Amino acid sequence: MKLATWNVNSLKVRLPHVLDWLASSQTDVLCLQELKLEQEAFPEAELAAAGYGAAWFGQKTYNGVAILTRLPLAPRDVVRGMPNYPDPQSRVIAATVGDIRVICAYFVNGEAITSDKYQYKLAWLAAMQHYVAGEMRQHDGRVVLLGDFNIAPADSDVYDPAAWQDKVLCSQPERAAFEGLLALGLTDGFRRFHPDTVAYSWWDYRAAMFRRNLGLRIDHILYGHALAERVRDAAIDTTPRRWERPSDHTPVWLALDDSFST
DNA sequence: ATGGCTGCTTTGAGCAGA
Repeated sequence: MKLATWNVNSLKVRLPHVLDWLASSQTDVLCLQELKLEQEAFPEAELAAAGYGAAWFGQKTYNGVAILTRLPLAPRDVVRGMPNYPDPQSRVIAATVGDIRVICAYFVNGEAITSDKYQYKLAWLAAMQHYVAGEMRQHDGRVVLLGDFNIAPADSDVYDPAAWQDKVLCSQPERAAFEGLLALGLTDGFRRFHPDTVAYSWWDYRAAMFRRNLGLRIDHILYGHALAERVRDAAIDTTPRRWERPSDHTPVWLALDDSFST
């Protein structure tokens, strides 16, 4: 079973890329962020025709998240948003797929550490910590938390650590929040298989940042301790970032043994 | 580099992203 996350920066624009990547990557569960679609505008029929079921949480203009599952897999017990944190922004959707609780999240950006949006980010991160703690208990550690975290966990995840030091996405409180999630019994899937590899999941559209490979690793897949024995591989696939009119993010994936019932 | 680029918006220049 292969799970992946991808911030598509408008599903309306990127649907052809999503369909192409689903076909070429053979992904079973694809979590999307930044749909930028109202709930009613989700391309359910096009995805069904490609063999994927979906649960989604849309919003006009910004945000929006979705969980796509390769049929006959289907999202069950879908929860939109964090029940402990009323939020007008559609940033979180959770569903059970097979025997795994999948939590797809578009973490707050924060803009700058002096911004009110940064305070919103810190409050949102605290709510996420409590929410995931509860999901880990309720699902006995069979949890995958994946999405655009808008946090570069370490300096090795940043193309220019000196320039980014104490900036948003790299600040100590944000990195502490990331460590707090790991402390719940979660592991960074990419780092588990590539402890020393410098790799990025996002590159600014401007200044030829992708061509020069100047990016950040801010999209992550964390898996719960109960899944540790089943995890087989993880990677960042930079292929779609080379396609015409790409998202500024590229997919990150995790492969697990299929050995489950239900 | 106080930028760059892209997508969105009751179509326009401004917001947001990271």
